[in-house]
This record gives sequence, C-alpha cells and structure tokens, in this order.
Amino acid sequence: MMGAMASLQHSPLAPDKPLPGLIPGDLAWHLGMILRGHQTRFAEAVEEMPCSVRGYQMLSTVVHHDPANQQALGAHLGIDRTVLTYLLDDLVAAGLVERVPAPTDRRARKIVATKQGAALLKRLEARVAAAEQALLTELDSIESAQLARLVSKLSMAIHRAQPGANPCEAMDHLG
Amino acid sequence: MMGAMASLQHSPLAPDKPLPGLIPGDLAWHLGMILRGHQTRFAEAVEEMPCSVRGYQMLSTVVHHDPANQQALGAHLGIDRTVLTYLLDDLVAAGLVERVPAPTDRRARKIVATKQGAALLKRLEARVAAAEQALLTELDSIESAQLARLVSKLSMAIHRAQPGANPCEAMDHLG
DNA sequence: GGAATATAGTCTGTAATACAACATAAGTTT
DNA sequence: AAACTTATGTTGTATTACAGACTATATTCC
Repeated sequence: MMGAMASLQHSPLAPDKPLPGLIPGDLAWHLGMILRGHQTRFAEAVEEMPCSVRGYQMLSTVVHHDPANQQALGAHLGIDRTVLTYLLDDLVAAGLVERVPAPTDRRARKIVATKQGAALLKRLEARVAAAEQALLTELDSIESAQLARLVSKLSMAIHRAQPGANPCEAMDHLG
Repeated sequence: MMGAMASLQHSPLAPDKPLPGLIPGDLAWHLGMILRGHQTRFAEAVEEMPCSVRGYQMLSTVVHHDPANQQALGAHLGIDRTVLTYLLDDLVAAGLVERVPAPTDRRARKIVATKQGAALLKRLEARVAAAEQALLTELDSIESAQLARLVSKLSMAIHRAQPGANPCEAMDHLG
C-alpha cells in the first residue's frame, strides 16, 4: 500500500542507501521508534492491567519463568527493587498476584499468580499477540520470523556480554 | 562462543522453540533489552556531549536532516516542545548549536550547528559507530545487515501506520 | 484591512518516577 | 556468636515529563 510512490521525503535516511551504512546513531533511532510504536499498542492491549505494560510483564514473567524471588523478577525486567516494591503492591492490591514466603529463604518472597491473575494474563495474551502481529503487519512472515530470530539472538548476546548493566543477569536464578 | 552448551537455563524463552512463536510480549522484552544495551554503550560513547544520547541525537538530526524549526526537530526525536527548549539551552550554552531566526517564519527558530558542534559530532560519530558495531558483535555481517534492513523497514512502516503517536509525523517538514 | 484563529517557542508549576540512603530481618562465614 | 551479606521494605530527594498560561507572529475569513 502506497509503497514507493513519491520521493520518500519523510524518510529519516537517504532514500536509497542500502542500509548497512546507516548514519551513526540511527540504529538507536529506529529501535526507539519501533519500541515506542510497540509500547503504544501494547499499552492499549493491556489497559485493564494495573501498571500497564510493566504490570503485564511482571505477571507474564511470574507465570512463564517462575522467578525464585522479587529480585530475580526485577532483574529480569530491569526494574529497581525499590520500584518493584510498589509496582507489586498494585498487583497484589488488584488480586492478581500474592507474595508468599519463599520456602527456602525466609527473607525472600516468592511472587505467585492468583487464579484471577492467571486468567487475566491468559485473556490479555491474546490481545498482546494481536498487537505484536499488528505491529509487524508490514513485514511478511519470513521477515517477521527473521526479525524475531535476530532480535532474540542479539538480546541474548547482549545479556552475556554485559551482565552488569543487564536485567538478564539474574536469569540464572529463574525457574 | 559458548553457544549451545548446557541447557540455556538463563534463556527467557523455552530453549528450543523456533522463535516465531514467542511468548506474547516477549518481543517488547527483547527490544527493550537491546535498546538498553545500546543506550548503555551509546551513552558511554557520547559522554562528552551535553544531554548525553539525546544531545547527540539532536545534533545529529540538525546536521543530517536540517529540520526547519524546533518543532520538527522535537517531533523527529519524540521530544516534547517544552522539554526541547531546555535541552537546546544546554547545547547552545555549550556552543554546539545556535538558534537563528527562521527566514520564512519569524515565530520559529532554526537550529544550526556551530563549527564546534559539527566538529564534535564528527568526532563522536566514529565512537557511536564503533559502539553500534560492538553491540552487533555477536551477529555476523549478513545478520547485521538483515537486522538493519528489517528494523529500518519496520520503523518506517510504523511511522506511516500511526502518525499520531509517532515522531516521524513531522518529518515532512524536515529538510 | 482587521478580527478571529492557529502556530512556534518559552516559562512556570505539578505530578510521576527513579533512585539513594537507611532500616529490618534472616541467612552465611569465621 | 560476631561480623558480614542478602532480600525486602520505607522514606526522602532529585530528575523528568508534561499540562497550562503567555508572547509573538502567521493565517483565514469576513
């Protein structure tokens, strides 16, 4: 639709550069653009959820990765522990998760989804998946798969390369 | 390096899912991870620059896209106009850009790089390009090119699809 | 031409947010 | 058991985004 008409004046890049040679810094611009577009749709998809996107991500992480404690959860999502405290307060208040004493370590709390939490997550996952598909609309299925593969591979690599600045650091504690 | 050894316990995904089938919401997680890793390296690369990454992006946009006025600049980068005012104040104070009256519209200011600004940008671009390459280290050159292509294509598509929520809206005024 | 309206930029105040610093309880080491 | 570390929670502070008001200039419509 409306593909290569006109002169692509609005392109942030020189129209027909083959792309491996982006202006330095453009990668961040494109990533930011995609992430912003994604966040917009994502937030809309999960508007029922307290704390919006992060609420969804916390609940999803709890259900799918079963982190051993709050710290592992926060580290996975890059959320500071002091921030996590009040984000979780909201989810608890909404009855979506509970803080239960961790069996192996009485200092720690394990976050578990309630029945309602699991149900809400299941319901929202369909909406989120649809939002992600909508975002990728302009890519064909091969491109989407390629992008998913590359993005996954790269994020793993980044995780391994700089564990300090990186939420995945504590992934080893997960599950 | 260290590829498929062990069980990939730290992976946020089921170890051997073929990736097109991510958990709903994982795309955002991976994108966020990449962007965060990028920002870390990026910020380090441009530490000389006032306002850090955004300072660099503003200066880069001014030089490479020559936006007609502040609004176009801010829209391109997704920066609110009231915020842009004081970010630009910093760049002006550092002698990197100037606000000159726009020739066609006396309400507007055109942002132009000073000699020092252009020189600093040139110097930092090498560092930023190196940082981006370092980020992509784990991808081979074909994969990097693929990623750049897909990311560019997708960000353009997003721009076209939702102009409202999107910084590119005002790209038409640029250049 | 001139009133009404729209737009570019700035300034001010407010609300959200992250984070540092401290506090507490429980595990670990020596 | 004394000293140290870790997991979480609490409080205060600084940053940051953004809404709203304001000025100056453009544009539109009569």
